[in-house]
Amino acid sequence: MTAADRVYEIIKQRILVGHFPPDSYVREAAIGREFGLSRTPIREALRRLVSEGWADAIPHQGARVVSWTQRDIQEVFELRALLEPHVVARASGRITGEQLADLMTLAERMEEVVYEPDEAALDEVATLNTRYHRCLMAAADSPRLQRLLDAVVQVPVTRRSFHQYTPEELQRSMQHHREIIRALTARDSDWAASVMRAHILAARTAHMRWISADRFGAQGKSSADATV
Amino acid sequence: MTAADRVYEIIKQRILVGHFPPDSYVREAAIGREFGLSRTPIREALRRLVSEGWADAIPHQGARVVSWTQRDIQEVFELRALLEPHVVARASGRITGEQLADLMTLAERMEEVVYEPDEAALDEVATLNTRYHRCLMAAADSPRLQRLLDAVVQVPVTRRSFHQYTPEELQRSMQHHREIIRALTARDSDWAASVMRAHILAARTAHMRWISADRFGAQGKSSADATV
DNA sequence: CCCGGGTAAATAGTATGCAACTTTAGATTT
DNA sequence: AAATCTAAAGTTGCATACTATTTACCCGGG
Repeated sequence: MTAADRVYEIIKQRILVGHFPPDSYVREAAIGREFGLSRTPIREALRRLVSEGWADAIPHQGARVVSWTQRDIQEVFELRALLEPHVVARASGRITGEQLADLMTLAERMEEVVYEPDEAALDEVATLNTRYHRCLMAAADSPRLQRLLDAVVQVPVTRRSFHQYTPEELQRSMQHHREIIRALTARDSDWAASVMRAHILAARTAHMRWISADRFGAQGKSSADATV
Repeated sequence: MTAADRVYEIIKQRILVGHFPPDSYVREAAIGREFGLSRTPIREALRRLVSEGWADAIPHQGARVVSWTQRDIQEVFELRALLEPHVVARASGRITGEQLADLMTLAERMEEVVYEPDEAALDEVATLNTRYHRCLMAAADSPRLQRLLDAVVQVPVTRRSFHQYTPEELQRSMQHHREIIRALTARDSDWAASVMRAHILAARTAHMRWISADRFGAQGKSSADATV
């Protein structure tokens, strides 16, 4: 693994975590000094982040971290609602018994920790949930589809979702996971796809409620382009 | 526009045209000598091409042009059949009268040249067709959806398609263009999406026939991973 | 006090040189 | 003769240095 690859991962994490806030610039020289590297590998990492949509490259000015508007998140959920049902539909004809068992394990572990009230538990649910979805992608066995979803989802959204779920929504989400496994076991692509679509649209509802209620209602900022 | 941007365009064109054949390596130093540039901007262009799926980066070895298998093309049509109907469905609620007029102009010009027997005419149809689809994308007004489709379609497929159409298929394709415009005028998203899906699936059929019949039938090469 | 121009500082874009890695060809050993 | 080790050539990965562009600040004029 090259230095540029490592720097890529680090900067990506920092953008995710908020260390590099939206609309801020990531300076090549500063990162280079920090890690004892020259600008060259940092530059390479930044260009990669730009091409994957984490930042915008402004000529002779640098890489500016993208700011997510409410509209962007609408788009993400809309595209996930389109793509992820397709994932499980493909998976229904290809998934192996082993993969089904893995999914079941993940679903059970999520249910074990989901009702613990602390935030760390919810973070673990988020991690398990990501693994669940990636397992489905693996079963779908379509590299391009994987690339597209990776390009779309970008996790800053997913990560926060669970923290806003009501207990009812959490329970429903866990139900969905089990139901999808059932549908896949039955090799019923329509069933699986329909549940997945419901799963995504439910997540969208929770997320939209979070945005409109908690964050921008009282700030007088136009919610149409409020950053999240 | 920087030197790296120009080099990016040039190498992309060369890959498209076949000047850099699949599985061959694009050497940084060679391109640099040719254009009187150092390896740095060439390197940047190559990494961009890699991240957009035109080549694979093999560490310490270079950028290898991707080879398209029949399975890859299946995937592309499958994803287009999913995404492009969504494009027109979105467009149906947003498209302006001006955009509808542009689409009609493009459809008419395609019909004018489509029956001329020479190959150059078919190339112009392909160009117009690309503009037609891009106009729909603009009307759909979803930057992320645009990014996804750009990542998927990559034109080497589309370009060759028309050359394999039978007269009947060409006529049907032109019909589709008109019917989509009609559906959009009527603001009927389901109608528009259905026609578009048919449009893509028809293209897939023609393309699959081309691959299985013309190119790999008599060569004893496994058609499952034959490069195109 | 505000506005425009010019200069300096900061930053990205590119060139060059060196280091590390991979591959290949040849020599050596079994 | 086959396999393995070795060395050399070629290529990428990274560091350093230079250039070009942009930006910010200061200064003078309105």
